[in-house]
Parts: sequence; structure tokens; C-alpha cells
Amino acid sequence: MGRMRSGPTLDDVARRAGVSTATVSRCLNSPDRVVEETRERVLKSVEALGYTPNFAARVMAAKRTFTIGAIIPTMENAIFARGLQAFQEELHRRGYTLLVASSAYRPEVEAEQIRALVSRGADGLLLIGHERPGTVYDYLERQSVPALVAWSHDAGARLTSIGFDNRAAMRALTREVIAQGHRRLAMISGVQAGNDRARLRVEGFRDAVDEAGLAAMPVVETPYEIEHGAQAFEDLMALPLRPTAVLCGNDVLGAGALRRAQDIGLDVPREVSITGFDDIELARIVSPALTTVHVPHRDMGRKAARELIDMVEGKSQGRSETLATDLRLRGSLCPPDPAIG
Amino acid sequence: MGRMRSGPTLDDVARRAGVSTATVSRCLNSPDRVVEETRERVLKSVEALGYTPNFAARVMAAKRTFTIGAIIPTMENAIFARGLQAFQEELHRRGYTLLVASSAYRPEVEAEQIRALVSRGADGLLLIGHERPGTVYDYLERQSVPALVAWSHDAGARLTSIGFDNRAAMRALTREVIAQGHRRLAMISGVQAGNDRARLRVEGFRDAVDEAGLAAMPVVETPYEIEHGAQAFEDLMALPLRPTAVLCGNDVLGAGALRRAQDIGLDVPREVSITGFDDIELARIVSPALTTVHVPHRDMGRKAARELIDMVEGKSQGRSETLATDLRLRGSLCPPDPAIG
DNA sequence: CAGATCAATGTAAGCGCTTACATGATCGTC
DNA sequence: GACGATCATGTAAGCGCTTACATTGATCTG
Repeated sequence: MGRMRSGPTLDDVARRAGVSTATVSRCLNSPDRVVEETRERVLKSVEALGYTPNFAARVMAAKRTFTIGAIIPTMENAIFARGLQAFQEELHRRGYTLLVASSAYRPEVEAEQIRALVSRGADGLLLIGHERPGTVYDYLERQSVPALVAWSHDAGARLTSIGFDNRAAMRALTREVIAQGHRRLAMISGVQAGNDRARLRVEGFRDAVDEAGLAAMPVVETPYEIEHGAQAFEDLMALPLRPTAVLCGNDVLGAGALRRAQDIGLDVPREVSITGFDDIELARIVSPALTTVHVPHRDMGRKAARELIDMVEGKSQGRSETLATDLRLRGSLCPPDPAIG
Repeated sequence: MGRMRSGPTLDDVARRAGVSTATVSRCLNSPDRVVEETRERVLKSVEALGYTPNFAARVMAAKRTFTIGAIIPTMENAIFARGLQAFQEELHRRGYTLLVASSAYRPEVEAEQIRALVSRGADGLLLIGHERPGTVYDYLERQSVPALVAWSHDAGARLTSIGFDNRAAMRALTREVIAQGHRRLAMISGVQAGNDRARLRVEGFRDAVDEAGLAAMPVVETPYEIEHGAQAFEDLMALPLRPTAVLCGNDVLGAGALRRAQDIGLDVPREVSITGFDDIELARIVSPALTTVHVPHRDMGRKAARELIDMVEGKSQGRSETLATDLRLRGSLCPPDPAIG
């Protein structure tokens, strides 16, 4: 039944090198505090024994883990992959290790994962979005674990955030669609419960629709999956007054919508325009390429890492930052065909 | 400078509940060994204090972490996301936690990550592919950490593997392409160094070409990225005897090739057929959809988790398994146009 | 050249848990 | 009703490290 690994310990190394464990420890952690000759002997002994320090023991004694935890909604979606990659590269550069967990967009799983990472001694935490039970924030505070939110920005939130304005971005995109002449829009949103990004995007959509003096437009809500995007799109196309432009909550939904449009014989963008959000690679791969909102994922990841480490090391109390997004106009959007409109 | 979190300890809980630390520990780990009334009191105390066990301390004392480590080449690519998701779901079901690290396809980074995970007390390790320095296997053996290889199968390898036959799969696909009448093929492979999947796929391609009595076909090697796939494709199209079918080492390269074909005005599949490998979602999203090799990622992940846990728990010495793959014929492949051939 | 200073190393006290073993209470049995 | 089982709980010994403090010998200083 899974006996513990039996690798050599500091003690073994020390004995073999004829020094004390303290000296071995110093060789490994602050080599310049040990004289050359000794150090060499010790390192040789480490090498010979194939010694690997026991992380748990080190943590217990040193009270630092140099580990940062991140909890993302899903790994199966490229949205977070890129930003997280940049995040981890920056952490690595600063000597930290990243532990990733995913919550499957379920708040209770997220809470559980937060506990797991704190329990593992994460020096700091990266979370996605602001929307979660207040008890989570209480817990973080009590454990005094610094945490940072990414992918969303909210000045009034309890946590520092490195993100972008989801609402304004979606509003800008919707304005553009309207400016191109569309009057019958629809939106396919991700599930809004517990997901402020999704919610804010819908609000941005409504903002633009309202300010243009248009009647309320249909918004359907569906999980962030290609197949669901496809189905939602098909449903929208069955509406009596078929929309001429369908704005999707992210590129994955957009790609699904686009694919289904082609499958049911609709010409995009001539008969219907489709847009996405995030600007992941997928947006440029599909044909026509998706008009979308470009989010600086890598930049966000890098900056989040820097700020979080500063917080962990007590160099910052938390400085929020809003990153700029911009529209990427591509083939999937064009003015509506007057013959159809 | 990052003082340690100061959460309550077992001792605090014990004192507050008026019991010994042993009793608290038992309440948490084997509740039935504690009488109802005491347990209640203790749990109330845990609740009130917001106690979270210190993982490092627990590991030190119990010598088990219930943690499995996985090192994948990259997170930025959907190839591993799906299988890993299934892997982690199964682990979770069995009470284990997954720690993920990525190696960026660099062997020395992988070795470092392996050490990091072992140091963190991983009870077992999931690795991708068989090709790595023998010293890594020696190390794993000395530390007696069970490890399992996925995404590749090799009967003669030192590690148990749950994978599929990359070579046979690619051979089958190539045979199909040839059967459809193509005589001028080319392959865009991923980087083969240190990547047995890539190498075996090239071998499979060559097998089929040879057995059909055709002359050697061009194989270009490039990183697994859309843009590189596109560039490689363009280079192949510039060849004096332009191939009528381009087989790609994976779907990402395939999608890049397809995209570039469309950008430079080539009709796929009429003027050139393109195939992928892996059958990730992307393969079905692009238009025309990619003919590809379907790999049972989820199944592989689930089975790998089961086998690895059995190994960790001493219930298995390691049973390798080869999973079946199958061809998914889609729009990107058709017989060559005789007018062009 | 005595005394202070300093660099290199050793000594040993924990870090917060788990668990083998000890203890004491309760209960059933002949 | 005395004795051994049985059960709930307590006691305390580590797990493998780091680090404050102690020690030792060498090097300075006046």
C-alpha cells in the first residue's frame, strides 16, 4: 500500500561528506556561506546519493514554499492556456513554481481547490473573476494569503485585479456591429451565474443596444462549448425575425456558431454576421476568420505574476490594473445585406 | 518579506475543543474512531477557527501525499488538455490530487520538473512518451516513484505505458491517402528530437510510402504551432513537383496548413488534400473538416489514472495497454484531381 | 602577543502533523 | 464480582529540514 519513497536524506548526505546537516543545508541554500572545499565535497556526496530535498520538510522548517496557486475554470479551453503560460513563465523567472487547479466553473469546487492550495502552502493565489461567496474572501484574509484576480476588473472588489473591462469591450464591439448597419442582433452568452466576465459582456451588449435606441435583443445562455454554441446559433436562426448579427460571449461559442451556420447552409457574413471574444488562435483559423475582441492574454499573465509576487514578498499592497482590449475586425462581420434585412 | 501564513493549527483546535491533538487528527482522518459527541465538538471548533490542515506537516508525518504529478510538453495545445482532464477527474474520484507541470518540449526542463514533483512528494508520475535520458529512469527507480507513460506505446520500454501505436496509426492513414490515388505525398512533422510520437508518425508515413513502392517523399520538421504548420505548407507548395496530399503530424499543424492553403488560394481538397492527427476539436471546426486519426484521449487519461493509482497502491506491477485509434475521414481529403496530377 | 574579531561549521530546537503505544473506563462473561 | 476485551482518548516520538545560537580556530590590531 504505497510505502513512502525512501530516497536519501540530508543526514545521509552529511554523514557521507563528514559534515553536519546544517552545512549541507547551507551548501544547498546559500552556497557562499560555505568554504569552497567543503561545498565541493558536499555536492559530490549529493550527486553520488542522488539526493533530492524533501519539499514538505523544507516547507515546514522554512515556512515558505515559493509556490503560487492558480485556479482556472477549465483547462479544456484555450482561453486561459495562453495567459497561464505567460504567468508561469514569469513565476519561473522569479523562482516560483506554479500549481494549477481547475474548478469546472463550479463555485463549490473552486472553494475546495482554494483550500487545497492554501493547505499546500501556496504563498499566493491567482483567481479568475471576482464573483464568489464572501466567505471565500474571509477565509483568504484569515489565512492571510495574498490573492489576485485576473481576466476581470472591478474597482470596488475586495481583491486586487489585473484585468480588462469586459463590459466596455463588449459594448465597443456591439457599437461597431450596429454602426455597420445591423438592427437585429442577438447574443450567445456563456453561463452568467458565478461568472462576472459573462455577465459583464451581456451588460455591455445591452448598453450598446440601448444607447442605439433599439428594442431589447435576445440573449441566450449556454455553456462555453463549441457544440453548445452551434446549437444556440441554430435556435436563434429559427426565430421569426432572424438576427443579422450574432455576437458570441467568446470565440469558442463563435466558432461553434460559425460552423453550424455553414452546416445549415448560411453564408457568413453575407446572410449573418458572427463575432467572438478573446481572440484565441481559433478565431483566426476558422474561415471566415472571426471578428473578435482582442484580449492581451500573455501580457495579463505576465503582469499578474509580477504583481502577485510583489504582494507575496510584501513589496506591494496590491495595485490593480486595467489592460486595454481592442477590436479585431475580420471576415465574419460585414454590413447586413439590404435584400435580406 | 512573505511571512508565513498564520492560520490556526491542530493544537489550537484541540485546545479549544478540550481534547488532545491526536483526537482532532482522528476526527479528521478516521472519524469513526471517535465518539459522536467528541467529534461534534471538535468539528465545531475546526469550523469556528477556520482551520485548514497544513499539508506539508501531514505529508511529513504520514509519508503519503495522495498526489500524482504529470509532466506534459505544453499546456498551450489542446492535444493534452482533454486527456489530462479525464486523468484528473479519475484521480479526484479516487481521492488523489493532480499536480501539472509543463516542459515546453525540452528534455532538461522535463528532468527538472520530475525532480520538483518527486521532491513535492508525488506518489506517482505521469509522463508523455518514452524518449528521455536513461538517467531519468535511474533516478525514478532509486526514488522508487512509480511512473507511467501515456500517448505512446512501446513494449520494450522501461516504463509501463497506456498509449497507442503512433506508427501503425500513421501508416494506416497514409495507406488510405495512397489508396485514394495520391502518388505525390509530403509530411509536415513535429520536431522529432526527444519526441517519439513525432518520430513514430514519420516512420509510419515512410512505411506506407515504401510498401506502396513509391519513391521517398519529403518530410519537413517544424514546431507544433499553427503558424509553423502554415509556413511549412507554403514551402511544400513551392516544390517543383507539388504534392497532392500533405499529411501533418498533428491537427494543429494541419489547421495551419489548411489556413495557409486558403490564404494562398488553393482549393482544399480539390487541389491539395490535407490530413491531421489527434482529432482534437479543431479538426472538426475548420472547413473543410480535417481527415485525421482519432485518438481516444479521454479514455487514455482515465485508464492511465487507474493504472497509475494501482501501481502507487501496490496493486499492480504495471500493465501496459495499447488503445485502438481509428481514421476519421472528412472533407479535407479526396482523390487527387487527374487534371492536376 | 593578549584580546577582539570574524569566518566556517556544529548543535539542537522546532515546524504541524500522524500514529504506535499507554491509559483508563466500560462492559460482558463464567 | 474479578478478569480480560474492547473502546475512546491521551502521550509522545518522530518525519527531514532550516536557522538561531554556540563553538572553534584563524587573523588582526595596537
